[in-house]
Parts: sequence; structure tokens; C-alpha cells
Amino acid sequence: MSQKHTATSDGVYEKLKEQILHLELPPGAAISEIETAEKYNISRTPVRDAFKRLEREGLLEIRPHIGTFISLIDLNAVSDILYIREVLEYSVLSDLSQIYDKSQDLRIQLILQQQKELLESDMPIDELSRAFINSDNEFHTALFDAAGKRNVIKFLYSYNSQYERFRTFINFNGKEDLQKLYECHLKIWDSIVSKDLAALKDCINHHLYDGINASSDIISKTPEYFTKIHS
Amino acid sequence: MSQKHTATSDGVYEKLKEQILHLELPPGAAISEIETAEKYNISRTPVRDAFKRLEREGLLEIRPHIGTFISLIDLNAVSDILYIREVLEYSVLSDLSQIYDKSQDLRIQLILQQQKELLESDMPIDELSRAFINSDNEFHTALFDAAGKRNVIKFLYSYNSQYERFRTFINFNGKEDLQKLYECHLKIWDSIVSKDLAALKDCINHHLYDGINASSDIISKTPEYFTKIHS
DNA sequence: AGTCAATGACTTGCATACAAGAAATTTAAT
DNA sequence: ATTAAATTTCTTGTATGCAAGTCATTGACT
Repeated sequence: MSQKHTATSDGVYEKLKEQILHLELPPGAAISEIETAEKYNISRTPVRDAFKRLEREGLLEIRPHIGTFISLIDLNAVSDILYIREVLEYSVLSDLSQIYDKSQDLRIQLILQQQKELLESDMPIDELSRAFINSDNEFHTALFDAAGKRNVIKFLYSYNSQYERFRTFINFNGKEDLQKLYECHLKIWDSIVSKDLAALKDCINHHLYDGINASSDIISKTPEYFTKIHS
Repeated sequence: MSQKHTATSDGVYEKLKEQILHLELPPGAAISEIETAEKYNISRTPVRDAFKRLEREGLLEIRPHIGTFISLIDLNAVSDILYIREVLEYSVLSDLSQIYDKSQDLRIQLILQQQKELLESDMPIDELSRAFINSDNEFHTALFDAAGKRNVIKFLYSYNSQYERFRTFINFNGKEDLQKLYECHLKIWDSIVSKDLAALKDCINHHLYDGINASSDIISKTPEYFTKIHS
């Protein structure tokens, strides 16, 4: 499965995506095909492919004959994704609580233990954030997997680039948020095992929405990263 | 808003997509860049752009240095989409039943009336199918719209090409299926207006899954259109 | 100085030539 | 006849040149 085939195009796609999600390429910044091609010593063609792909994911905005720009963070889109995630996650996890058997406990416990250790470590905050977010994604993937709904979360991940970027933005804030996330994970798993659906619903709603509420002050510090809200 | 900008690429994309969804380009068939470019009197570049886009939607399979093929209908993917749709649709529509006010009734009634007239008309079956499916999509869009969740259904539609193709496949079967669909629509709207959530859930599940159950015999007539199921 | 048209420096869209890989076909040797 | 290597012919991937659109700058004219 080494799939050498479109190494150049895929490579620049992944590098760009990582830089955009980590905000190293900040929202609103201009980025040109030629410039990028020269940077990676390739031609415009694979760069164009990567650009188009990133545009479809909502991470780039290509304005023909004008330029290409890192898209602003669209809080409405983030809110939509959160709604979709909340609904699907509750449905899948309440299914899981019905069919749950002890054999899957190990994998979850392992991830939770890993997160605990992360929080106790003394990494620099931005490195910790990335590692914790990765582990968070692993946690949710493991849950969907256990429920036999692997494709559902793959589908969600294919659509939540905007949300990912938003998360890396707010998690730069502090370690307390990550601590809260971890505690939520414990509660979620508890309510699945104990089949407490009301508690589960409560957890999921808070888990996802907490960030967006607590962050309005952070957002106002770099308003140029965000699209205007006209709800 | 005339947006002339990428007319060539977008044009061939839409033409190809329509042909694929209508099964005029049958699953498994080979389709090459050069051949397509010559057919539309354009160069390979915009064709390639369209191909990549269709590949992302799961409608094409590009095998580098070998060829490009119309993807087979993946029943597992269809099933996944149906699950996602069912969960989201129930959530959105039960929200709608809470906030529903009479002012939105007109638009829905108009669409339902239109569907009734379609069924009473004497169009050829394949033309009727297309028209009815379009109207079906309008119906669901109007519902999501009324619930203030326009983006959620846009998101769903961006991901359900496989399902669309499957539907055009099974609806070639007969007019009775369309009649059933119409009756389901009536029931769905009734249960929203009367706030009968249990009936609503029942309708949605049946509405979406009915097709896939009733069609196993049709599928076996052209098994080469479908991927092998190894569940 | 102010106004407006021409120009030049960018951008991305499109066309085309070539490179590289895969598979069928041919050709030569046994 | 069989087998295997060479070749031919497909395919898509990549590089590059040109076309066309947008915007800022420049410069002539009033």
C-alpha cells in the first residue's frame, strides 16, 4: 500500500494543509501558485491540484486572476459543523451504550491514560495542544469504531477542517481548557458504560460548545482572522 | 453574479456529473482525459480538474498511468449516507415541529401539489423519475430551510452523490415507488404540523430505507454496477 | 493640481509537450 | 507451440508557455 503515485501533489497538499490548520499560514494571507511551486521546487500543476483541493475543503479562497488567500475562519460554518457533530455523535454513542461490551474498554482506557500523562507533562503549550488534539481525535474515532460506525466519523473528519483550525486557535489559550476536555472524556465514557443517556447528551453538548462560548474574548483580539457575523 | 470565471472546467464537471448520476455513463466504464477533452473541444487541463473533483465525490476512480473509471455503486457508502441523513433529518425536523408557524405552510403545500400533478401526468417513466427526484430534493430543502438549517442540508447534498445515483437506478423500476414517496411526504409534513415525533421518526426511517430493501432483486439484474459486499 | 487613459506587473485559467508507469502486443529464442 | 523479453501503445503526472483578467502605477492632457 505504499501508493507512490501522486507523491508531489499529495505532498504539497498535506504540507499546506498542516500549515493552514496550525495557523502558520494565517487566515487572510495571500499565497500564490508560483511562489509555492518555487518553494517546493516543483511546477505549478501539482500546486494547482493541491489548491483546488484545499478550496473544496474551505481552507483556501481562489479568486481567478486576482489571487489565492487563506480563507477566514467562518464561525457560522464552525457552528454548523458542531451541530452536525453533536447530533451524530449522540446518536452513535447512545447506540454504542446499548451494544457495548467490556472487550473495547482497553483501547479507550489506553487513550484516556495517554491524555492524563500529556496533561501532567511539561511540554510547551502549543506542542501540548497539538498532541492533545490528536489524542482527542483518536478518542472519538475509537468510540465511533467501537459502535461500528467508522465511516460516519471519517465523513465528519472530511468536513471539519474549519473546526480543526478554530480549535488550534482557541487552545493556544491555556492548559485549563485541555483539562476540561479530558474531564469531559471521562464523563462521556462513564455515561456510555453506565448507559446514562441523559448524562451523555449533556456531556456531548458541553464538550463541543464550551470552546466557542469561552472564546469570544480571544476572538476579539485577532478579529481579522474571522468572517463578519451577520446572523 | 454571472461568474464567468472557470466556465470551461465547471461546465465539463457538471455535464459529466449529470451523465454519471443518470447512469448514462455506467458504473465501471472507462473514461479518458483525452477522449473527454476532444469530445468537448477543450484541453486536458480543465478535464483533469473536473476528474479530480468527481473523484473526491466518489464518482470516479482515477488509477494513475492505468485509466479512469466510473466508480461502482458502493452500497455500504449508500447505507452510511442513509444513516447520517436519517439521524440529522429527524433531529432537524423535530426541531422544526417545535418552532413551526403557519407562514411556511404555503411553500411546502406548493411542492406537494406539484408532486401530485407529476404523478397524475403521463410523462415517460425516466423523465418522471428525474422530475420527481428533483421535487423530492426541493421538499427536503424547504423543510431544512424552514427549520433554519439550510447549511446542514447543503452539507448533506455535497456528500450524497452515491445515493443520488442509487436512487436514479432503483426508480427506473416503476411508478409505484414514486407514489409511495409522495405519500411519505404527506405523512412527514402531517407529523410535523401535529408535532407527532414518534410518527415522524417512523416516516423518516421508512422513507429513506424502503428503497434499499425493495431493490435487492433489481440489483441482481446488473450486479456489475455494484461493489461486492463483504460486511 | 486633477482627471483619465495607457501601461505594466501581477494573478489564475487553459493549452500543450514531455516524462513515467502499466499493460497488451509483438517478436525472437528455445 | 511455448515462453520470455522487447516494444508499442495506451494511460495519467508534471512542466511550461501563453491567454486573459485585475489592479496599481504611470504619464499625458486639461
